[in-house]
Amino acid sequence: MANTNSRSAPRKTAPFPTQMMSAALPMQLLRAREAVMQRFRPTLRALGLTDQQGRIMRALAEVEWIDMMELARRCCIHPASLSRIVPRLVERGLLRRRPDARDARRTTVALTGKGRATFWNVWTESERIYGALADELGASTLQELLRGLDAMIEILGGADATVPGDTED
Amino acid sequence: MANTNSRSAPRKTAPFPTQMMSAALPMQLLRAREAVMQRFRPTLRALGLTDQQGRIMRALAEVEWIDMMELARRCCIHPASLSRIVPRLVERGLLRRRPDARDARRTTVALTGKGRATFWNVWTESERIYGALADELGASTLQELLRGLDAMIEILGGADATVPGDTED
DNA sequence: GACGATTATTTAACATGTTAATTGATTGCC
DNA sequence: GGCAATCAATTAACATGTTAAATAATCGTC
Repeated sequence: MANTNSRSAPRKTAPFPTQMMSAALPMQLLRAREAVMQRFRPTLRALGLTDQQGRIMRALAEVEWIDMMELARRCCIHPASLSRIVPRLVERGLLRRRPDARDARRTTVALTGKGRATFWNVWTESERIYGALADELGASTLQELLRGLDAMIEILGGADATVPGDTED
Repeated sequence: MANTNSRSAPRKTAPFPTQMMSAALPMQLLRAREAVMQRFRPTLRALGLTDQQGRIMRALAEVEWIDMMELARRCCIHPASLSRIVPRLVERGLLRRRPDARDARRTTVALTGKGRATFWNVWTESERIYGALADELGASTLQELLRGLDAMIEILGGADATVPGDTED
């Protein structure tokens, strides 16, 4: 009974359809991601990492010495945000930096030994959690979902998600 | 050649498999949401609204006079964040507040006339954009994807996404 | 009907997202 | 070679996410 106008004439107070199609897709993507991340977050937090810091470590676990722009693309973090996050991780001894020899504008980043050790903990736990999650959802459902997402990203223009491979050097 | 160690022995410098399964799902959900939001954002920004402010307006366009907790659940925004955002929108004349008569702890919120007018602009544009988007993806692909997301949210525990209906009053 | 436990909202402190502007380096073209 | 346009990285200013703590009201129980 909180909604005082749910009696008869919704015309004046509620001029919008109760189901707005355009709301569903972004919202469900948000909810779905939240539901998944709730599983992974405790592991990250236990190691003192935020979601974003975890993405950065993961990206650097795959490829060493990439520049900030490439890193930003790979882990979906705005370059401006990276400029604040990376120095923090360097101070904590998880990352190290080094100027690019061929282009003095660029700075490249990599994990330290400590960084690799820390990420190893994240990673082993994450794979375990992902396995459990895949069991709950069912492998085929999961596969379908991932394919659907891939298709959507592809069609709507991955833009930065495309990841142009290497620095074409 | 930015990755100096891509020659022969990746053992010491890259102790992690290049494909980490646990990374794919959250990342693709993030990318997909970004891809979709890129379509809707210009409309919001043109009216001076952030993504979150848009979600709040939309939630309130469906149901009037809901309390902060319920609003937070419906638009997936942390109550602590709402406590900052809502007053801003009240100042801008888009929202109005009123204490709940039956529970003095609660504050309820609704759109103003100006708020409804503003959202009407967002909404008509959004539906148009969504239509175009559905065309690109194909109706069936979109349906499948939405069902997959629903299933995942359901199975992984929607938690707050469940939306317990009313304030059970 | 008083009291401890819970709940709704807010605030503070810090981390990140967003946008615009800045600085230094590189590129393309004359 | 010089210069305008572009680009990489950073910084500033503001909005939001996150966590913990504070406050006030309500509930459950006795």
